[in-house]
Amino acid sequence: MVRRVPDNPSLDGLEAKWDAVWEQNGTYRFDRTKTREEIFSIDTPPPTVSGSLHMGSAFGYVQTDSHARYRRMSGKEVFYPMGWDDNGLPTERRVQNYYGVTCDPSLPYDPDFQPPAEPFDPPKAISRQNFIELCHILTAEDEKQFERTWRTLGLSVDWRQTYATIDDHSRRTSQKAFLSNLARGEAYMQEAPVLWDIDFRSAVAQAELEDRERPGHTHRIGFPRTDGGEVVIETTRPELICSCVALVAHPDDERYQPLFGKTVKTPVFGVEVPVVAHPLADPEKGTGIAMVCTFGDLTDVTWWRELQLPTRAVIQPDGRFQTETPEWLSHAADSYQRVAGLFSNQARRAMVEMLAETGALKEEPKPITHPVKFYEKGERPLEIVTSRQWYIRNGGRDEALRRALLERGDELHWVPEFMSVRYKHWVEGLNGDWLISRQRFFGVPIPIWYPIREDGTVDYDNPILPEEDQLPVDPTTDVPPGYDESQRGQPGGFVGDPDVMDTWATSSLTPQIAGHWADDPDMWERVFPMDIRPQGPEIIRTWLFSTVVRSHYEHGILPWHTTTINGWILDPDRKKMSKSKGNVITPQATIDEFGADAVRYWACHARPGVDTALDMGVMRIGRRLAIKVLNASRFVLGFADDVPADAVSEPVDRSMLAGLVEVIRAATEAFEAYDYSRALEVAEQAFWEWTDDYVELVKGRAYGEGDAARSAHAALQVALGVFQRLFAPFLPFVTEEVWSWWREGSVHRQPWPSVSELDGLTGDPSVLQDATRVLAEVRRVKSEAKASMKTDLAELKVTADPAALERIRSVEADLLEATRAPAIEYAEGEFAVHAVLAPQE
RNA sequence: GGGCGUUUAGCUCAGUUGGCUAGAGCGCGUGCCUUACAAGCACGAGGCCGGCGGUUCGAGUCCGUCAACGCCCA
Repeated sequence: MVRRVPDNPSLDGLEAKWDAVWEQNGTYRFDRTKTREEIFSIDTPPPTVSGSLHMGSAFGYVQTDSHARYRRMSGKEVFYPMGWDDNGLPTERRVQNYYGVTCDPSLPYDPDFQPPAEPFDPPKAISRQNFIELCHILTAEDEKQFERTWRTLGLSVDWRQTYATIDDHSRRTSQKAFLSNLARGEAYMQEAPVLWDIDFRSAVAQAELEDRERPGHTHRIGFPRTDGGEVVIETTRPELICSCVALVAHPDDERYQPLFGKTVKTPVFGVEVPVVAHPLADPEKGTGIAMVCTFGDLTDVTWWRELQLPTRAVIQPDGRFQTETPEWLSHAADSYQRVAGLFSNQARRAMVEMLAETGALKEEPKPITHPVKFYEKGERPLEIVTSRQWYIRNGGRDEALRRALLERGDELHWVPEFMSVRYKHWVEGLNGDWLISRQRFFGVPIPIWYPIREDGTVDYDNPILPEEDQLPVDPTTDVPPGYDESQRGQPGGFVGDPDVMDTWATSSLTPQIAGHWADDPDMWERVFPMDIRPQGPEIIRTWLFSTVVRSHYEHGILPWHTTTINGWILDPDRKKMSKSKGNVITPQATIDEFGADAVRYWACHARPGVDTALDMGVMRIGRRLAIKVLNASRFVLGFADDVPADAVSEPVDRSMLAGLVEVIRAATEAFEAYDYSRALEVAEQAFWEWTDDYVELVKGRAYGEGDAARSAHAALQVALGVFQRLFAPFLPFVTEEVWSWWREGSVHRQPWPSVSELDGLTGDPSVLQDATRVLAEVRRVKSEAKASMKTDLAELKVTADPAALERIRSVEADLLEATRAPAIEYAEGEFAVHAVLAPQE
């Protein structure tokens, strides 16, 4: 083809130019006719689209993209879909703030409702259906923005293969998998105490918990014994005395052994409760004896369950103490009414007053700091509320299953290896099944209805299931098979489950969603199990683990062969980036400043799995590398049109290509081990040496004519073609640009450089190394004399062993030209170069 | 309290199974308009490889221990 080399090559505008071409040519489109063996499939994390991307997101995705591009060039058909995680609480919150609305499920749907231009102030209550519509509108906008950024970054995604975790296909897949779990008994419903966020009014799973240090007080409180005397307990939650069902001490604790089987009365309320023994009671803690309440913490739940204690809960889902006096306190209604309707912290103050009045408070409360459980997105401490919830078994209550899932973790290939311990520790530490129901609005509905008995009560034991071809369903608006809408909520009719699933209950199915498990068995067979799952370290316990669980159940195998875990991104001061600190830097701003290739260079410069600081210096280096690729390409392609590779005849040219063989070998080996950063480093170092030493050495000859010049031209072209492809996974824009100057088709669909393509073109690698040593010495002499590099030499003498002298002789003409020496004098001996500058005029 | 990771030049980081005087880039210094590139090129200075102890002929690399920083868990 005719070469088109611009006079002033530039990086500006390459992102937009090539993104459009790639889109038009379908460069990254997935060919689904390929077989499983020919395909490399990637289970990409769907980023949360509520809000804006930050550099941490770009970091991991670019690293993955370099893998994708390498595999594509290595001859694999790459299945590289992209999803958006838009269901769940983050979106709800964003919609509430963005439009100034709140969701009230009791309101009727308003078909004429329009999203406001300005947020409502004060917030307007809208129906669940209207709220969900707003969620869809806003996430669609966010998703467009995200796709734009990913395209600008050059992710080689097939943009026809996108999905959103709330779309019809994802909901169908998620509901189908849930029903499948239900049919096999892996999903179940249970009425049980759960951790509960009183602001979100929703149950919270173990994976969403976090401990926060909070100030509190310990209170010493006397419980009168029914046979006389008093027992003193210590508690941080005296307000729960009204819910006290027992006192508990360790079975071996001699102080309390005489009390076991006897009873005490709760202070203020005078409710008689037993003193019981349980090994979880810590003799070292407080007075060694504790009150059991329903429910103050998870240990209470354990005691309640294992000791079969009664339930006397007063905290409502809104966090307030119930207003009517519970029946077990009917004799002390006046006292209870002093805490009725209050939140825990208010009730605590009221209760302490009452305890002080009755003398049950044995000493002044002592201030302490202690860990308190919070929902990770919540603002007030979690309460424990009994409610009906759906669970998926995850080994937290079943040793055999736990072991099976631990074995899955061992089976998985982890990159880097040390990340596997995070999985192991999480699975070992599970203390209950996976709670998947959430009392929220924007999520995948639990696809279940319940019959209503003739007496108006709900029959939870005989759920009504949808037909598979009915999916996806919303039980609050859709009607179950065999019923009609008029029967909703009526005796003899039905009621829909109002809950939605945890976002992970859908995100755990990304292989099934992207691979079309639910509706396209042919596609599914070609991509599953997937080759890699790239992701961040912070979601091993959630996303990675739950995906393993679902695949273990549904398919009996791992969902992928390998997982690559990227490092954590820190701001330039090595602090965690967060919106609250105001130190978030967006990818778009960085791309605008340095160019996408430079940002990609930075991301791929970081070692796999290693925490990395945002470093503009590294981006500048990446930009310089990209510019160097432009200029070197311009130089090489400035010579004669294509010269056949077999024109390479000069020993130094063959020597250079021999060195390149080792570069290809090392880069390929690194990529095969998922070490993109090593592959980049190897190529980068070789490239700079190539331009600084080899190119400078042969430049003079290349400007000439004849066979020697043709040898240089051929060698330069072969090497340039190799370097352009070696850099393609990292610098997709500039490599595509320079490839287009002299080659047809996309560089990203070219074969990855192979050692065999240089067969017959290589020579002794030492020739170039020896010549470079001579050249370096001459440069040093000129530099030390503060002379220009084009200063003539009066004399150049090289001392070396006979074999090296022979090699240097073979490149003598190039050396004379590059050093500007009149002649080279050779002598045998220890390697040395003696150069004398010509007198300056 | 437990686990994982990190600690090498002023800064950001390489250093693969233990093996010659420990490397790169940035920054710094001295020079060079050299016809691909001054957004460049050449040359140079700069390091008890976090501390201590051990294994070894030999340790940045392996073992133990301590410390600092980061992350995760309780």
